Amino acid sequence: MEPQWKDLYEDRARVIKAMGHATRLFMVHELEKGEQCVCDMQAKVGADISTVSRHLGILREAGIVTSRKQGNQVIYSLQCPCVLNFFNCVETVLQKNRQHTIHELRS
Amino acid sequence: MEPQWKDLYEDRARVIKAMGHATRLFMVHELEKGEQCVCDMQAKVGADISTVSRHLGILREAGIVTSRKQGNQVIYSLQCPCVLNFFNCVETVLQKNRQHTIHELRS
DNA sequence: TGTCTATTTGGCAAAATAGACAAATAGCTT
DNA sequence: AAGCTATTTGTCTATTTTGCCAAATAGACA
Repeated sequence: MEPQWKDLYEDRARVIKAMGHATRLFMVHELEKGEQCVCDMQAKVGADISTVSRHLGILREAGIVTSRKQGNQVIYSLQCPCVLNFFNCVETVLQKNRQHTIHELRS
Repeated sequence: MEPQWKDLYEDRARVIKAMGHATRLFMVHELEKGEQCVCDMQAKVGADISTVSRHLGILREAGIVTSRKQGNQVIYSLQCPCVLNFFNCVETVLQKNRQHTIHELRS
């Protein structure tokens, strides 16, 4: 793969990799409902607050979400809601996988 | 996050994680043009054949591609072409990131 | 200023991932 | 069977990611 292409695909992979974690996927899905502060997320995710903050930081670093300060809390929101489209395709993949598993068991 | 939800999001993350690598993204993009054997991919990617095979295996394991045998070679093709839709969104994210970088440099 | 709440960051250990080489496997072809 | 090509798998090392605790930072408010 030529260096130019490699760089391009690495940039793209960085964004997708940010989505490639159960907690972060959940966060993105939650943010579809509206902006939320770190403490809201912490309550829903149930991990250490520092862990939650790091996950949100990864999403922000990737450009998927943005944050703004409000008083002493930080509020996150979806910067690129198009990532929600990932879910449709992912569900299609998972459904096909389930069908194949059934067929394998039958055969 | 309740265990049921956690499992769901981990399944989803598994699929997305398979896409979260420059080489594998490149492979998916190449497969848009049509099915290809491992040796074709190897020539394009330029890594060790075992590495290429492993990457394709990860995509297959995730249900994104399928493979079939033809003589002594294995031919891979897209099982769920909907993953190609990821690229549109990812480009949107990257473009927004570039705009922000420019604004930061100006301010 | 001191204190409280919210969030981020440093640092560490465990786990997962990536990539290479060598060896094993599978299917031609002679 | 022997030799050849294509692919996969075992194993190892290096790197990255994850998640927690503790400490640092930022803002609100008495």
